[in-house]
Amino acid sequence: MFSLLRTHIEKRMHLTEEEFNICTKFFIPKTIRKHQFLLNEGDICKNFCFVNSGCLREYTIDKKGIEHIIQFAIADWWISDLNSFLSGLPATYNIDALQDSEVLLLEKSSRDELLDACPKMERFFRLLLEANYIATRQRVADSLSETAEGRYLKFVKTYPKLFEQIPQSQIASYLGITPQSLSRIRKELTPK
Amino acid sequence: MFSLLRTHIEKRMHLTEEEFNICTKFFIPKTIRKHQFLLNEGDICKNFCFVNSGCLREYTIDKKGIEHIIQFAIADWWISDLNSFLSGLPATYNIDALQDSEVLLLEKSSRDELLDACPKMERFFRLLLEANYIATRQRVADSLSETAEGRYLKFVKTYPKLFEQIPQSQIASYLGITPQSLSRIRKELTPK
DNA sequence: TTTTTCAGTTAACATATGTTAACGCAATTT
DNA sequence: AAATTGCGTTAACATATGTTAACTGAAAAA
Repeated sequence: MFSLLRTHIEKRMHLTEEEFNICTKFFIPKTIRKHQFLLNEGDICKNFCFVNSGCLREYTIDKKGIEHIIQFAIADWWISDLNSFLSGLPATYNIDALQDSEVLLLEKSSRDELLDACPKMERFFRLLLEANYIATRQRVADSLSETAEGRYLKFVKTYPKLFEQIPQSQIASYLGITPQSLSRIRKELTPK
Repeated sequence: MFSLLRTHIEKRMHLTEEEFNICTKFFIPKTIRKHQFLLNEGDICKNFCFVNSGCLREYTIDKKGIEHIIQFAIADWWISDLNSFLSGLPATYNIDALQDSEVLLLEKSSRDELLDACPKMERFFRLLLEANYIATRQRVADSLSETAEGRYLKFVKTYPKLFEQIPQSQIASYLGITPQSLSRIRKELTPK
């Protein structure tokens, strides 16, 4: 149940068995079935969510009703509308499951208690935030400097597991193009 | 010299006069003339940089030699290649001045000492990072869901001071379009 | 099995943005 | 004053991606 979280945290910093056991008390395991929502735009994001298995996505819906994926989260990733989670303001993103998924939820008050009970975790969350910020800036850079084809190739290379696990239409949405365009791009990449 | 930094920090958290005076000791004031570089791609980013006046920009150069602006920084903003600054790896971005600018530099070792000398600042930097992460995710969302015209209008509305202060060609680069396209978009917006 | 749904492909056509090149104008340099 | 530079504009044409619609095959539902 918590073994993936254990190795996940250990990648960034060491916790004793005892410290880790304290931490686990603040997480709520939950099963999310395919198509089920973890967060609806307009609601307040109550949870910081660690994915044990499956896949979730976070997205906005534009004026035309088209979905635009901000991020995916497969096993070993976190997902949340951080702005809403931290500020208590209504969420601007939706989060739902692309597949049946197992997650560990950390509520806001639980996170505060966790940080009290195990101050080392302050550092963990700071490192997590830094890594996510840097990756998001890189995504901005790519959206400015790469063509759709370049972004696709980079996505496949950077996230091979995601590439295997999710429908192409979802990748297209993440890349900022239509599924038809992605299909065309893939065709041009294999001209044999 | 430090009055802008004082009010800047005060927006997020309170420091006593004494605490703030300790903090200032770690910053190095510097003048950067127009076109002068604060960071070159490939070098290691030594500084976390607070802008007192003027304007700096952070950008990549693609295979075709075209610049793509990741962020601007006018008075009251910070700028740095955070990945390089934190990891010590070579920077992937360039930073230079669009105008003569006054900045306060915080070296990595100075930042560590500052956090020792004034632990409250941990919280300040965490809040700063959170706000920047959230804003960068919003920029990703906009790049996916808005047209160039929409992104332009949003930029003008969100950053009116930047809009007044910098050439349109630089805004175009930030928005991910050519200066010619921005000129066309502006023309279509005033069809009188 | 039969039917329905979903994901992916393809093609014709539409549109937004890029490319190239020329021009005007103001600011700066000589 | 003359020349140069930087910035913005405009136009003709090129190209990447969007739009609409039809079709296929596989998976899920009946």
